[in-house]
Amino acid sequence: MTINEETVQLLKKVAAVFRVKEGDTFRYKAYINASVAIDNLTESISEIWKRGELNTIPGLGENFISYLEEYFSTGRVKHFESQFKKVPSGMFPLMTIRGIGPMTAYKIAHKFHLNREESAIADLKEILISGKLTKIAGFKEKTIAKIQKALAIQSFGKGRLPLYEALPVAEDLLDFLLKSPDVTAAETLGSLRRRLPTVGDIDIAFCSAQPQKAMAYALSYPQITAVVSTGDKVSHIKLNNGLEVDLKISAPNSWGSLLQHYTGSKLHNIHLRTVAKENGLSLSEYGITQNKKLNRFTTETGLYKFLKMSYIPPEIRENNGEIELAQKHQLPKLVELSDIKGDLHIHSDFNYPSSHDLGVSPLAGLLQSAEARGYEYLGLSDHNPKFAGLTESQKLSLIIDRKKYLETQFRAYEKSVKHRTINLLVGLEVDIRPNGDLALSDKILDQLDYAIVSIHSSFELSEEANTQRIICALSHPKAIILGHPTGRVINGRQPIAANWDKIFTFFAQNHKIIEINAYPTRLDLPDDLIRKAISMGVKLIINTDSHEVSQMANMQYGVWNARRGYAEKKDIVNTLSFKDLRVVLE
DNA sequence: GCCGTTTTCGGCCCGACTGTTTTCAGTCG
Repeated sequence: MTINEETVQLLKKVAAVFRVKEGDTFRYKAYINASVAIDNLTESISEIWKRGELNTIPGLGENFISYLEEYFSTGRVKHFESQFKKVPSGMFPLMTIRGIGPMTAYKIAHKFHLNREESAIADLKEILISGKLTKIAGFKEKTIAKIQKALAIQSFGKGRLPLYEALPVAEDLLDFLLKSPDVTAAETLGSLRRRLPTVGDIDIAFCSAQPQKAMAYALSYPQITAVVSTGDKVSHIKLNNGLEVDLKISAPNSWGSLLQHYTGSKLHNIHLRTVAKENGLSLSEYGITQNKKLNRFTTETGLYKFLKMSYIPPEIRENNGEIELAQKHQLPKLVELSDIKGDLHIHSDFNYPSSHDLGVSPLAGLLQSAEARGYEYLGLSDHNPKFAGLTESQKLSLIIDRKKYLETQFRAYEKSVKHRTINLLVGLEVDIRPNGDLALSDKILDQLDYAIVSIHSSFELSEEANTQRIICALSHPKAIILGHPTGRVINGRQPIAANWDKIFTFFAQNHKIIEINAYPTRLDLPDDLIRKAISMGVKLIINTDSHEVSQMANMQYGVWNARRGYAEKKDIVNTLSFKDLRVVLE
C-alpha cells in the first residue's frame, strides 16, 4: 500500500468513528473530503509534507496538517488512536462492502463483538449463515439479502482500470449509440471524461428527445451480456469483457447539466454548488434554481456562464483552484492535440545489440504516420547500445551505422513522396547510470542531434541520490531531455524518490526539458508535477515512446495528461516549428 | 473537521435510491 492509500484509509476510519460515536456528519464529511483530496493526488503526500506544502491541498486545514505531521514523523496519531478505542475495529473492513456504511458496519461489529480487522469479513459471512443478523433491530430480509449479494460481488476484488483499457471500450459503445437517429449526443463521464490515468468505472451519458426508444436501442448493444438494472434515466449493464457500465440518459434541454453533474469531480461539484449557494442559487443535475425557477442548460458552457465563470475543461475539474481561476476568467488555454508538431521519442527498427527493447516499424511507416498527423518533424531515439560486452569503438561504429541506415531510408522515403513536409532528427535514448553518468561517451554523443536521458535501473535509490543523479546526467551539454522522469508504471511501479523542486530549479536555469511520456502505462510526468514544473518555468515535451507505428496515436494520452497539469501550448516545446525546435535542442 | 469580499462563528452540495418506515436514515455518486 502506498503512503497515500494508507493515509486515505486512516482518515476514512477516523471519519467513521466521528459519524457513529458523535453523530457529527460535518466532521465526518471534513475527514472524507480530506481523504478524497489525498486520494486524488498523484504525488506522494509525504513528499508534499516534506516540502511544507500540505496547506496547498484544499480541505487540509491547521488540524489535519498537524495530524499528518505527527503521522509521517512518528508513524502514529495519538488523537486518532484515542478515537479508535471507542469502536470495535472489526467495523472498518465491513465498510468496504458496497451498501455498508459507517452506521451499518458499527451496528454489526458492536452486536457481534467483531474486534479484529483481519477476520471481520469472514466473521460476517459466518453470522450470515447462522441467520443471527436478524437480531439487530431494523435488519430484515431485504437488508440481509443486499449484504449477501454485495459480499458475493466483493470477492471479485476489482481495482481501478487503466484509462487505455477503459477508453476503447467506452468509445466503441459511444460509436454504437451515435448510430441511432434518436441519439443526438453521447459522452463519457466521471474520471474517464476527466482522463485520469486510471478510472473507477465506466459511465456513459447520451442525449435524446425520445428517451425510451433511445434506451431500448442502447440495450440492444451487441456486447451486452447482462442488463443488471434498467430505468427511465439510468441503466446498468454488463459487457462480455466483464466490465460494467452505467448508462445515463438526458433530454436535450438539460444535457449540459447532466454532463457537468456526472463528470465531477465530487470535490469540484461540492465547491461549485457552494459558490452557487452563496449567490442564492441551487445547483443540481437538472439545472440551476433561482427564485424557485429552474434554469436548464443544453451546454456546460452555458451552465458555467450562468455562474459567471469561464468554461472549465473536464481535465482540470479537480477542485485545485480551477473554480477561482474561472471566476476571474484567468484559466489557462490548455494545449491541444492539434498544437503538436512532432514526436521525438520513437524507436526505429534498426537491429543492433541494444540495452533495452528495439522498435519494430520501418522508418517509412513512421514518417508516413507523422505526416498524416500533420507533424513537421520526427525524432528517432533508440536505446543506447548495451553497456557491457562492447568496446568503445564497437559502440561508435554501431551508432554511425544506425545513422547511415536511417538517413538512407529517409532519402528513399523522400523520393517516394511528392512533397516531403516531415523533417528527421537522429537522437538516442541514453541510460542514466546509478552514479549519474551517461551510458555513452562524449565522442559518441557528438554524433547525435539530441539525447533523451532516462533512468532504466536502480529505481530504489534515495531521494538525494536520485536528485543528484538526474542533475548530474542533465549537466551534460548533449543531454537535453529527461525521459519518463519518475519511472512510474500505472498499477505497476511507484515513482522514484526525488527532490523535484531542486530538479525543476536546475532545469529552468539550464534550459533543460522534461518529458511527458504519453505511453499509456506511464503518463509520466504525473499531472501535479507537470503543474509544478510549469509554475517554476520549466519547458516540457510530449513524446509517445513508440516502439511500433500504431503507438504514435498515444500522443493524445500525453496531451490529456499535460492538460490535467494545466499545460499551455507555450509550455510544450514540440508545439514549436522545426526551425524554433532546433534552437531549443542546441 | 474546513472555511471566509456577510471572516474567527456558524454555516457546511444535491438528489436518487433503498429499506424501513408513518416522515426518515443510511448510502452512494
